[in-house]
Amino acid sequence: MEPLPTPTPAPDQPCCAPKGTAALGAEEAKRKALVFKALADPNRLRLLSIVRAEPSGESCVCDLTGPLELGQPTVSHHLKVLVDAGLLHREKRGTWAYYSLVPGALDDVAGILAQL
Amino acid sequence: MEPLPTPTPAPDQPCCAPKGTAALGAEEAKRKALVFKALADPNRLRLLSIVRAEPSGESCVCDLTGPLELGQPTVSHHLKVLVDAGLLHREKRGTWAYYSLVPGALDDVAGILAQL
DNA sequence: TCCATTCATTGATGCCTGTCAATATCCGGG
DNA sequence: CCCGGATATTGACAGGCATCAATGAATGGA
Repeated sequence: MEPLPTPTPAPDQPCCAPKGTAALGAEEAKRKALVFKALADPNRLRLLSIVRAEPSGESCVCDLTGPLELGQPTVSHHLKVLVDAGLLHREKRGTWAYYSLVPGALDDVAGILAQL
Repeated sequence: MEPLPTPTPAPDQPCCAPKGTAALGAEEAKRKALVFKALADPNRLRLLSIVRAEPSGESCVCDLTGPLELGQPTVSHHLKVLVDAGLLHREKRGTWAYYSLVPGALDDVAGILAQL
């Protein structure tokens, strides 16, 4: 499913910025735009914010449907988008699914902006 | 037109994060999502990148249609989105329109991510 | 004054996306 | 083994968006 531009330094990957500070190529731009697409929704920003504000660092779906005033399927959909973008981590414990921020993921996005 | 969450410390503005590190409110999230919407397109990322890579710090539309392989109206549309988002500055000199990065705008976006 | 060039705007079209209702899946308890 | 609760998935629908062709507006030169 190619969830994200994996930060693993793949050996034979000719991906990423070819030259030092040249303009973005079409493929590279397409990949980087995916993360911003995930962030380009108010409810998804709120989801990230709520998870971040949680002292335990994680939230289950049942704690997220309330503040957002959205249906449970919609919240699950948004969470899936954030997971696919590499921003959230999903861990299922028993009946509940706990979502937490992927460490450094937001910093990586900031890095994209800085280098562009 | 409210181009952006203006960084000017307006006196009577109850906007922005009300409490220190509380979860994003609906209105605040909606505003912040606008910037990411502007960034959530590969061609707009490339536009920012090209303008940034330019030694003079600015580019005219005629220099941008070529690399993107897009029609001129489409490029103008994307540029307008970036200007409305507060990321690009437009200055018309003679027949040409020169676009340049708004200083600190990308840093502000990174700040949104850091605080969320 | 007229024309060519540069850019913006409008209208149309097809695709993508956010949302919900309904349903399916998974798990723990009795 | 069946039931109830928590999530995920599917299908459908409306609205938004990226793109283009055609047109309009503004500027500078002949």
